Amino acid sequence: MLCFLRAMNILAEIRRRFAAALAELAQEEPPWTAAGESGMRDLVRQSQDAKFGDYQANLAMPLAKQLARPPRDVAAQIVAHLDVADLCHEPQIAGPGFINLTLRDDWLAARLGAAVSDARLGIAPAAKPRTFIVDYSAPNVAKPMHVGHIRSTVIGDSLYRTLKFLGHRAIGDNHIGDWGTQFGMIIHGYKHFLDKAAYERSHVDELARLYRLVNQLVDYHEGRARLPELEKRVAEAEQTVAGLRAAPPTGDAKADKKAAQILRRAEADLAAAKSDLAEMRRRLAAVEADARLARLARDHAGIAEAVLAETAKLHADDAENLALWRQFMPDCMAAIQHLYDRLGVRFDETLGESFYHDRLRKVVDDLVAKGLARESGGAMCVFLEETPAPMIVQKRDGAFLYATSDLATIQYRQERWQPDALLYVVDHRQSLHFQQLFAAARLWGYGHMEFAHISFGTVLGDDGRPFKTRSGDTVGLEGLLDEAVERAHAIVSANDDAKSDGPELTAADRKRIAQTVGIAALKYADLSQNRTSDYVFSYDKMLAMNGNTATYVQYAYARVRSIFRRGGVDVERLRADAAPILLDTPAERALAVALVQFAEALEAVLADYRPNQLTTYLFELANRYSTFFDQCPVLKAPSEELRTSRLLLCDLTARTLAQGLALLGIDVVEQM
RNA sequence: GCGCCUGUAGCUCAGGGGAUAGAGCAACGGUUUCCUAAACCGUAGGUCGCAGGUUCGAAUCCUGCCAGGCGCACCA
Repeated sequence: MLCFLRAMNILAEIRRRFAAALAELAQEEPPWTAAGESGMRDLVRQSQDAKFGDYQANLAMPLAKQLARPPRDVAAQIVAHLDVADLCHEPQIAGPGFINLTLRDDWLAARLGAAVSDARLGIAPAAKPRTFIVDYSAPNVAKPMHVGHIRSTVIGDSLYRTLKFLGHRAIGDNHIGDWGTQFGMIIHGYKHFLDKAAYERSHVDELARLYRLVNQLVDYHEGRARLPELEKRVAEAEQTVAGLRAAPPTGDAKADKKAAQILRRAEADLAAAKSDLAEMRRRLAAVEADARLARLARDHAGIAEAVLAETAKLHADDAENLALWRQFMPDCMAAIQHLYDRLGVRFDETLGESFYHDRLRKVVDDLVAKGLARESGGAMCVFLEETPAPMIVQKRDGAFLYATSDLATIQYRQERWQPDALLYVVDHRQSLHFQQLFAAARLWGYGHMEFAHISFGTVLGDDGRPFKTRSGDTVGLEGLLDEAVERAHAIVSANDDAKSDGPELTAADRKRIAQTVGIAALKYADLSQNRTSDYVFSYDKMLAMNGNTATYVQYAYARVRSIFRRGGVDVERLRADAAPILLDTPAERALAVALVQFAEALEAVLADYRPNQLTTYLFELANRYSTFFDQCPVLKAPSEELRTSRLLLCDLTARTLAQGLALLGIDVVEQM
């Protein structure tokens, strides 16, 4: 019974049936042998259009080619050997040789009936569980988190949850930056610019202020130093452009086109150089316009070197700096923890750079001993076939790098967890680094692991440029959450006020709902995007009641709960009674098919580590529920049997939506 | 110069060898004595950047080009 109750997924089952049919044919007729081999299973899939049934097999056409026979004959022969009578109606052969399958309603109903009494909704855990380490979020804890951290955090968290739900062993690891120059900045700031009273009031706020101040002063001096270089770049670019413009046409169309292209690029370079220069001047002016800042800048001309010195002392185990680091860390951790609490994100491990610090020497020594790293230009390098540039594991000055620390991390994770796979949820700009890291790790003896860089694009503003505040600063994560919640509150309130029977929610309800809805909108907007592309950030779109948004899916859930409230339905008893499910109308059937395909959506997520496969599914399910809700009265169904059946469909829908959202790290609300 | 990613409806985006390319927004039209109309149903809108190639079949794979983004030895 259990195997029926939790058949992994229908598509996989149908593929097995086709494989069996092909194997049978291969035994009877040798020409079919090649046909039974690889590649055929992917040609069985969900139908894209309901009029072609629920599933379709497209394998007759390529086979017909191999066998040199008409494709419809080939399809007929496959169908003759195909045993799917328990799940599907008679297979239909259509068009050039498509085999269309329609699930039997009694089978659908039985399958849903089994899911009703199953806490896992009929989803079987993985037959072969694997151990995954999911490396996500990884902020620098010395500075406030910003919009740039949201994608890694949210995508990683969702993959982590999905892996666990499907029965894998997953370890969520937050590889925080807790040992870099940023701490040198705070230490330096603490020693020179501390406002004791402010620090007493709030450690976190004062440390953040010190970081910003020191960073600004370092930037200022760096900017001053770079100004001539930038000015020179602009002047050169201007000259280049002028020269190109002055060049007469050659008369040769191809050469002229090439020249025009070079000119366009030169103009783009000039524009970029000018904008960099303007930005730099703006920032310098901002410091100079502030008398206090200007004085600090004057008095601390060597601040960049001082910061580096503090960092170096920390790394050399200087007692004073180490003590300060230990003093600051709890406050820094508390600040990021506050955000993780708001987001509902957690980790099994939070091991940052400091944890690996004393392992780096040994990593380099081992790489050298194994002949994988050698000295080049004063630095210790691992040369790789995969990339033109080597991976540097130790700088000329003896310091170790990100790459060294990442290798040490792989080594540690192997010792600690023996993982099958390492997933790095990090933005696409670091793809070269990961290409090098993975290649080096394989050389180093970790070739048995699956390494995956789960890369993602940039969050853009509606101007198509990286999302910034109006003044050009990065957007803080805290403020981003506040605004999402605030806007959600306005929408929840307006909706509640507009209810025909008058408002139902207390002020406290509205606040609580706004929290959930606001955070959900933000996360879902990110997760519903194909992670490889950049996406344009918009509060209005993410909180829209229509379309592929968390709010729309949550609304479908709330409508189910509303029916149960109004009908005084005892859900436990409803489930226990095991009444039959009836699929009499197209809307009910469409909903039923979506419900039994949940497992397929989850598998699709893991196939390419893409949570947007799940959001697409949930949107489709919520959409079908909305149609059902519109067309099929539940509490006032024409018969008691139908009422019960529809209540069961509602219950399964609500549970599937809630479970799916939970795997995205999103909560549901009972009313909204 | 080399490498990676992206280019699909007016806008924001799905789809990544299968049948007539989808959704939301915006536009237009319809549906509330009935469980939340924050909804539902419909109409209109496309040279899937361009050109070749592979294939029974290409938005999807390959090559070249065009456009944009991002990287490219001692930052993380």
